[in-house]
Amino acid sequence: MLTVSELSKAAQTTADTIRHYTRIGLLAPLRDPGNDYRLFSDTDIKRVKFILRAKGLGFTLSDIKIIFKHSNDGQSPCPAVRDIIRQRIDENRSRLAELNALQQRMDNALDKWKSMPDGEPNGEAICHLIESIV
Amino acid sequence: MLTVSELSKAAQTTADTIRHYTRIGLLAPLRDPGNDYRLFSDTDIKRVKFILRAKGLGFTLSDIKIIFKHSNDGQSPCPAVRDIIRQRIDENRSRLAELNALQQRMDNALDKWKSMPDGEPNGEAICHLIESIV
DNA sequence: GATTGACCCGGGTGTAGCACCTAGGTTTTA
DNA sequence: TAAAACCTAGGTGCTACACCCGGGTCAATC
Repeated sequence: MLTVSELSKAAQTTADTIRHYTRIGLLAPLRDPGNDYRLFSDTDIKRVKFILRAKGLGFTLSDIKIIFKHSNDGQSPCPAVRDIIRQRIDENRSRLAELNALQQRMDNALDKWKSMPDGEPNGEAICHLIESIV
Repeated sequence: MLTVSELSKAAQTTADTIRHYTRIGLLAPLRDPGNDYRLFSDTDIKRVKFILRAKGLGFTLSDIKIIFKHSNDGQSPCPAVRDIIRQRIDENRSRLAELNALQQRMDNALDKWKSMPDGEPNGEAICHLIESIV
């Protein structure tokens, strides 16, 4: 049986992360009756490593919860996994588009501001740099 | 004087957003002594529009709070504005790099999985698709 | 005058994924 | 045996709101 920090080392993450996964139900350790410490099994090392790998592929923690549920219910999670990653890919594409657009706006602004002096407070404008952007 | 919803319409946002900005101190409306309703001035329309514009340039609400503070203290916020946007640009660049890398990993995974069958639960693996990714 | 519908209030919760904090228990070392 | 080092638990904080609740307010209609 492993304590929080032992598991965190075995799975290459932090103790806080282990506690977090336990709180949201991704891990369900036993408890030491004496001091209420969480007690993890060796399979929990696999589970945590699985979680970290899935996260690295863009799955959210609630996605992973669903995957675990399928798996616990004796169903193959693979069809769900394929579905979910397609969604995450779409979302990520949108997010990337947004952030690229933002990047452009920021770059444009900074460039435009190069030729503009700092404004002095005059009660009219809050910051004429920002207000100069459409 | 404007109520919450009147201001939200005038500045093209929602009443909840107005209340939020008030709660965090970005707006400081007067209060109707009779019913405690928030009472906004015409300048508040400008302030909200400013907030929305600044947000669109990547400034966070606390950045904007700082900008307002400079402005209220009779200092030009422009130097701070230039500094902050450079930070935000750097952060966004990192974020974009991360998301692009994620996108690649997701695309690669989905592609690899095309040639793999769904696994049946066997107590060994949780999902062999995910576990097949390095 | 009463009802109706639109508005307002404060305060609370939920979102993602932890990081950080505090108060206290345990183990190791000198 | 006492201090140092390390561990635990639960709670709070972060971003920018959206949504909900129970209840008060306001203007117009019947």
